[in-house]
Amino acid sequence: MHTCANRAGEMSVAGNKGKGSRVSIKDVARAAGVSHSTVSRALRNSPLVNAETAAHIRRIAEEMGYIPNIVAQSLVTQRTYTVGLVVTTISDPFIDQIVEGIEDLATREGYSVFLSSSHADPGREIAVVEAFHRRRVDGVIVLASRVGSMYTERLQELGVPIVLINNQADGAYLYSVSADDLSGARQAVRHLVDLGHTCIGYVGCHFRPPSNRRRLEGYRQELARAGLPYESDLVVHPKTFSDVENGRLALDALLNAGATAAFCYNDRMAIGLMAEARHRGIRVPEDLSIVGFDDIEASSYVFPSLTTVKQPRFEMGMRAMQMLLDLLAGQEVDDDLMPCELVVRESTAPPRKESLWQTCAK
Amino acid sequence: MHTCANRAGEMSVAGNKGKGSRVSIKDVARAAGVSHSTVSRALRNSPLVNAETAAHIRRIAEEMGYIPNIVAQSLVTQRTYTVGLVVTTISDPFIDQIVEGIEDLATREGYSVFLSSSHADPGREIAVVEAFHRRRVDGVIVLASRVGSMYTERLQELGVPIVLINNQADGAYLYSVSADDLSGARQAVRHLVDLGHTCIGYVGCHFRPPSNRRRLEGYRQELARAGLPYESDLVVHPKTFSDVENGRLALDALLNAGATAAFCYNDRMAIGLMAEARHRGIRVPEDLSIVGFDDIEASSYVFPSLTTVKQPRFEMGMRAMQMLLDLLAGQEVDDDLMPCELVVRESTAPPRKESLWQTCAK
DNA sequence: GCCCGATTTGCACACGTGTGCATCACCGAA
DNA sequence: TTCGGTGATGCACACGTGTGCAAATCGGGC
Repeated sequence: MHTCANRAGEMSVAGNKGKGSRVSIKDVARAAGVSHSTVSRALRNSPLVNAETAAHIRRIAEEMGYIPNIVAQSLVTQRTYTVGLVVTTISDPFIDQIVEGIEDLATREGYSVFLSSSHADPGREIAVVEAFHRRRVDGVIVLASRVGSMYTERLQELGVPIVLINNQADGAYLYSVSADDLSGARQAVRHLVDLGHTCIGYVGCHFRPPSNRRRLEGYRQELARAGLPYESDLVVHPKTFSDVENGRLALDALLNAGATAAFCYNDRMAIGLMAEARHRGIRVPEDLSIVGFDDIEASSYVFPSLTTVKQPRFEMGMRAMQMLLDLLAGQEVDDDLMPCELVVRESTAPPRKESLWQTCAK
Repeated sequence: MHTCANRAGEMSVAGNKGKGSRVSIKDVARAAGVSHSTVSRALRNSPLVNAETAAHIRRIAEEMGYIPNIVAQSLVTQRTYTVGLVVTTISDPFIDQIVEGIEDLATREGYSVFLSSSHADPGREIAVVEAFHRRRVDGVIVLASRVGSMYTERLQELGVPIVLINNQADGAYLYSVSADDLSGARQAVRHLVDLGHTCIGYVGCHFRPPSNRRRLEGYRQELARAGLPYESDLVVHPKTFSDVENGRLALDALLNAGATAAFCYNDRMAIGLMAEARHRGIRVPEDLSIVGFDDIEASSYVFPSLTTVKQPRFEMGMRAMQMLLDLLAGQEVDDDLMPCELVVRESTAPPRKESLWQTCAK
């Protein structure tokens, strides 16, 4: 059957419409009356070939609609110019811009990216790593919220550089770029403190331990700085798999603890919390101020619009890709911590007067 | 330099940790004391090799951590088992589930997907097609809202099957799966009619002509069915590049035309319209009912939650991929029209009493 | 004992490209 | 004229895998 394709290739000197121009370097060589080596060199701008010969060859190649076959190139150069990108799920409003940043730089540098989702399922994680291995990707970027130790171990067996986003981990081939959770959390809480809140809750995420720990730590540090006590019942970690749902579930605990404000692990939780508050007739921000994290698109058009901590997601994606490129070029790289920035919108306000008289429930 | 890699390959019989198991079929052959052909056949479960020999070879391959090199396989089989996926932008809440559906089926069938975004920029579109061509993808799925004629022409030159999502077009290699815009729009408008609205606006999208035309047609048909007149000033097409912004901009025209309800081209427009209405003190749904299209995640947690037309996005993605698989298997396929379903939430209600006395502004 | 068929294996080539090395032509200098 | 040098080109092999065909082996029937 592919003998046919061959024929098509030979005929394509006449016309290369229809069948996807199966013109090879040899066809060009024949047409130009030179060897395929010379064509190869001419197309790669090698100084070894005569300038006009090269120009001539390039013109012929152009006319014949020659398009290099990266597959064949990869076989000899041992480089596929592809990177594998693993995400937990594509349906996460948080990742869009990161992926965009990665893809943008990758494309510009002649790389293509394989997108796969793991769904935090060990079986699929293994399958993804296998696929990347079989395809001989040059590097891998992991944008999964959860990275089990077995997983990283398997990843390292690939023998290619790996960049983790928002997921520090140890390992010879593991590098990372992450948002500065600590500083971001501190900015969020400080904002609430500055507004006059003294009873501030934290709605954490049970399934992203590393970053959750750092954001919680930022919350503690800022409370301490303000001279406010750390009350453990103001900190809740709902354990559903849905962020929005977890936000909803957190409301009761917060109210019982007397919170007038809450800092949430991410925007979707904040939005869930906000929805539940409205449902119960609790006004945001009058009765409860809410701050999120991430600055996903929806946070700007929910009502009230959400005060949140913006992660430079596009830049983080680009940075991760750049790190991979550097590693592939044999350079040394350092892990990267990207700055976050508070975005003040409508979901935060000073506590109501009466709450000045009241301390936390306890 | 890659001679080094070779060495590593030969040493890896001892231990394949660290360097990504550069074990080739030849290494396995040597270890098993057979020719590489036999190994190749054994691994592909060819009936041509002796059963126990095959078992033995497979065990050795397993032990040595052999992982087939798809790149090399592709070169001879003329199949890369990759598909190219073009989207306009990844940062579109509409596409997430579609991509997920595509990726899900693709992975299950041993395919990997290259993700690229065109940003509706001709230059990048060309670059994407080029990249797919160089990589010799087996097929392409286009999830771009805008598909220029020049673009499709270039795509067809790839000589591989192409499946368009939500974008019918003519061409030998062009197939499509799309949501049933007409029926969806009719359901939306009928819902408003059933609630008692007689002055219903349409907020269209200037940049997606084909689907916009169909949704507008659905709107017209349903008005006609209800015996309501088609008033051209109830139909607006803002021309910003932001959907949300376009929704905002539409409000004035709708109010001037006396609309008590509006059907929007998509959810983001609906959300923009809703935000602007709130900003102006116009209550939704009491003063203005709003219906969107798509059922993006945010539509369920904005306030009020959005009544909308749900597209079976995950299924559409899977269907598109399945179509590609069928085409690659040489089967004939028919274009597919997926049913949409109305999801009633809080953004729609009967018009207020007084509007019963009032007809459209005109 | 010989031959034929069936089963199993290996040889050799192909896929499309890159590159070390030898070859060749040409030119200037001795 | 001869020689060495330089620039341009082609030959041949490599990358890792699949496969047609020939060869080898084995078993059984005459």
